[in-house]
Amino acid sequence: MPTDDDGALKTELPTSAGTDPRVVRSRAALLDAATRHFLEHGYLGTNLDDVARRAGVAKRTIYNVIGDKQALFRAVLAEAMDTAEHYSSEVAANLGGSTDVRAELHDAALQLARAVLGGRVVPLRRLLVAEAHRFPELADEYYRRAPDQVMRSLADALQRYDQRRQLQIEDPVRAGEQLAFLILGASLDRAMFLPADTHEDPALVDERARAGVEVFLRAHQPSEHGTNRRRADG
Amino acid sequence: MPTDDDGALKTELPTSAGTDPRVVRSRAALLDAATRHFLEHGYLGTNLDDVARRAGVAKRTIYNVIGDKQALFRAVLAEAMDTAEHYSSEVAANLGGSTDVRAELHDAALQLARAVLGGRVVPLRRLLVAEAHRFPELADEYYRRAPDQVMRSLADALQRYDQRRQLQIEDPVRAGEQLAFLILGASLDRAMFLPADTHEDPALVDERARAGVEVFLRAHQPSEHGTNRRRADG
DNA sequence: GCACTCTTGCACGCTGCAGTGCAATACTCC
DNA sequence: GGAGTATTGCACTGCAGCGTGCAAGAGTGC
Repeated sequence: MPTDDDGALKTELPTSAGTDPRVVRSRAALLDAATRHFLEHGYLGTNLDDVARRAGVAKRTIYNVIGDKQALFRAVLAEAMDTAEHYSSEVAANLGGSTDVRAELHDAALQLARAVLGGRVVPLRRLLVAEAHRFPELADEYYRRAPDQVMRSLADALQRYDQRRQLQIEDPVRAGEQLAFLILGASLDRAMFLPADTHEDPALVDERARAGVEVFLRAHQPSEHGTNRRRADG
Repeated sequence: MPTDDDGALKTELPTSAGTDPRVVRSRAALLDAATRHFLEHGYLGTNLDDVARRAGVAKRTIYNVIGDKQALFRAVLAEAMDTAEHYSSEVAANLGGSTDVRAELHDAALQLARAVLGGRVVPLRRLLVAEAHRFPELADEYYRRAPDQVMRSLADALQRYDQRRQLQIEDPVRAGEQLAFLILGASLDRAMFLPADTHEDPALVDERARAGVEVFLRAHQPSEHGTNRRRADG
């Protein structure tokens, strides 16, 4: 699995096919500025004159290079979702390698909590939730590519732990959901409602993540005598 | 604490002080229509001509009776928050009376999950999250009056269980958060991203709530020998 | 250096929408 | 039934913002 250190690179393969460097530059500056504006003010609250000014580009260039407001919005979100998916998939990479379940889950939990609460994930979620009625397919796509993917990765890892008798997991998918929300449910929900500059103490986010893992482990400790009283699915 | 059965009554004490029935009628029709529009289209996406038409009222009446667009928005949210707070406080009412912890928590969990996933809570949360930057004090107020209140009620109940040695709870506040998100974290998060008409199967929501309570109980079962290795508060 | 392409600046049309003014009308209360 | 008050309809102002047209200028690749 490729773990490239160069975090700055963007997936420009399809977009920069027309290789005139002026187009590439304009497009990059526009996406950057538009991302900021859309994340901060929403779709309707963003106006293209401001975006163009912030990008250091003529408004006309938006229409030359990208298209209308909807196209710009979709381009911004395509890029943001690629990034989100990339970080989400990294969570899976660190799971299942070690035999120390507790350590592994704690590492993953902290990584996850910091990624979600630290970067642009919260504004991105705000934006998608806000525009879910206007762009339902985008909200749906994000959900599948980011949170759902993380939960599926957790479910896979939990299933492996169960098979190795390291944890007792009846329903891995359900357990994956529960673990995810034990780790960052409260932190994330709170962050969605509070203004971006009122950042909660990161130490508290970490602590919630750790505590969530601990609760999960306590609930899924394998029974010492090997008599797993598993019931049929309810 | 007063537990009035008349769920239909609204707090009209300050608003219907000017008792002309025409004003009361207009106000009610306007709030109803405006609630629908704001919940569905957001603040900027709502236009007052439509609201007036839907309310069966002249646009001018909005300005006579309530004020400008911001005032209308605040009035809508004040009412919605009162309702949300009311339902939230009902969760507390059913906690702590019985000695059957499992039954009590299951009841509360189902009640909570159905209230949050069933009614207008999800659209309301969408709206508040979307406008958190424009009306930060409203998002904050909602968070305190609804989700935070529910979590505090759960924390109180859990602390009482702990004192009666029915559960082993080290940090009631943290445990309250965890229980809340075990019950409805996944259902709620999913609902926020999917369009309103794509309702998830209510049976699945119920099942998640039940499973969440079960996991919580397993993690907090009091140790059989009474040797509670409690550590000092962190 | 030259042909080619993209960007720029600016003006413009157009639409949607918040908010106002006013005179006619309907309602309410006594 | 009459005085007082709220509502109505409608026209109107003002403005923000999307999207376009065009001709001049700047950058690009060879």
